[in-house]
Amino acid sequence: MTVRTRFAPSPTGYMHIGGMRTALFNWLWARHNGGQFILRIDDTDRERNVDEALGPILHAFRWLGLDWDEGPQVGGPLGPYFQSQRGDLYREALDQLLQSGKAYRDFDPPEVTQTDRAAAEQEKRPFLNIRRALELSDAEREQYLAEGRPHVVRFLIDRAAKVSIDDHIRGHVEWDCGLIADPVICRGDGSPLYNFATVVDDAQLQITHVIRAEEHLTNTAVQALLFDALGYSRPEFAHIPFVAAPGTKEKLSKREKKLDKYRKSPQFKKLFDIADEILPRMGLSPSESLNPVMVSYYEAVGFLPEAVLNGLSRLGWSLDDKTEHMSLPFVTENFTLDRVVKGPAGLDPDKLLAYQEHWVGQLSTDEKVDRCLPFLTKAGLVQEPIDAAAVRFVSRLVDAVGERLKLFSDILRYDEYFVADDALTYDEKAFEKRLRKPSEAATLLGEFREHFAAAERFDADTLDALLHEWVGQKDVPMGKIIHALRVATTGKAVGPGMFDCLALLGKDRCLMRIDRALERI
RNA sequence: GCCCCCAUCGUCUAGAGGCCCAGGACAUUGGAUUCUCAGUCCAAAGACAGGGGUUCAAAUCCCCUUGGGGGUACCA
Repeated sequence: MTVRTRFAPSPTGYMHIGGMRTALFNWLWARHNGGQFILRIDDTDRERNVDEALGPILHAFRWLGLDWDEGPQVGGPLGPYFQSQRGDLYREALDQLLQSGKAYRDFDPPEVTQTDRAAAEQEKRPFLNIRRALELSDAEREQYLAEGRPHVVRFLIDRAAKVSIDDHIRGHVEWDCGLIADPVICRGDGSPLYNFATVVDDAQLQITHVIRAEEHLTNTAVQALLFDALGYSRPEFAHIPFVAAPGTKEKLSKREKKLDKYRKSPQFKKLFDIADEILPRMGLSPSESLNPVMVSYYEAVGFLPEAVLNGLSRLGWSLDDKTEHMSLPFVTENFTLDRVVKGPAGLDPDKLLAYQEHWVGQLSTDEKVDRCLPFLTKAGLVQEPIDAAAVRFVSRLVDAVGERLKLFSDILRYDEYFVADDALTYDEKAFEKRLRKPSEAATLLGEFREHFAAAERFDADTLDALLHEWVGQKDVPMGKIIHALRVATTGKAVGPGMFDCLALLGKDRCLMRIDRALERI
């Protein structure tokens, strides 16, 4: 039997990182077994513009390289793949249940059910429906129906029974049906409820493995019963732990109140700060609309799909006691459900950043340049169309920056190489410390400038030799001149190797910058 | 209230009765390298929630307690 898994997002306009992890595990299981992965859209809420709200979700899948065999944009033999277009399927299943007496029309208005519920609560016993509709005579029922009395359809639970599943991750889980209220499967307006629709869909789409977050575990009792009642064979279940907020065991949430909390949490703050710093420079609004709960954040800020995938894979799953860095093909090859962890896994920004460092390190200069360029153009540091000289320059910069480049947006930290020489801004503290305060700084820098101006070649090695030679002659400690030189030419106290920086700028720009700094002292 | 799930270093995890006075990774701290920063290398510190059993032997099995989480909707 071919393994078929699915992920069923509602078109909310963004892809949740926790949802992405669930989707990934489904994809992984399907691919590991040479099966199919299906995308089904839960768009029962018709208020929204589905196309618009689905875009970012599909984009997130594409960005990470997770393809789907059936679903939106690719179709498939068992479609449609939008719940809003599957009404006939639900109606058919509903009729079947009604006809066989496994479901019933409940004419009690919501207030009555609510009162019943409150009474049960009051008496500290589990709520069970009173099933007044079952007492109705056929004639009464006909009459209610004829007069169009509003009603819902409830699934009739056999209170004497027990249900159990053998979950791939949780093991054997059993429920006493005597404690389960009859769930509404069809609303007053005729639309199906999740628990019902998902069963019909999973059966019709021939899903073999339902892999979803553990918050659905309780729902599974009703769903398993529904599969049985409809005569479908049950899929296998795997309830994976949910992704928790950094440093907590709580489900990662997108709710605004929570986001404010995350923003202040020591572990999560780092990611929010990156967004606040980077996004405005590229003309994007900061963390309000783009935050680390959403997959698009990671793309926007310059993460590598490989890093996010690696991080997501290790969130609730591990291969063994030491393998940390894993590519998608490698994880696919080795992914099994029995190695999924049971407890909730907190998203760890530091670890994600560490994965990013690893995967960026695997890239060639050209590949890094390709990824950095969009950031530079969006920030207006490189003009479009990008010419060959610009590419060459960025390439040299990327080489000089080396392992300092972690996120691709980090390239924006080196804007001093792109601004005009007379527009360079200085780190004032560094300027003070390295140029103004040391009494000999101006003199030394001035003298070195002349030596420098005479240089015939201007590559890093030559400059290195030049400075060392000069320092030796003058008997000046290296530290006296090199920091002054750095602040004068780059405006900053830190950066790549000094000689790489100088070579990158070239002689003319260096001289201009030194002169400007000298005047400014 | 009731039902269900979960519980190893700060974090992600290894561990399916002896290989564990618990291993790895990230983070942290110290040292080395260096013109700064980043990096790299070396080192340190750091956990089986508690209590009972079972067993020659328990992080691992059972029970209880505690803690956390989820569900209990005409949400998904």
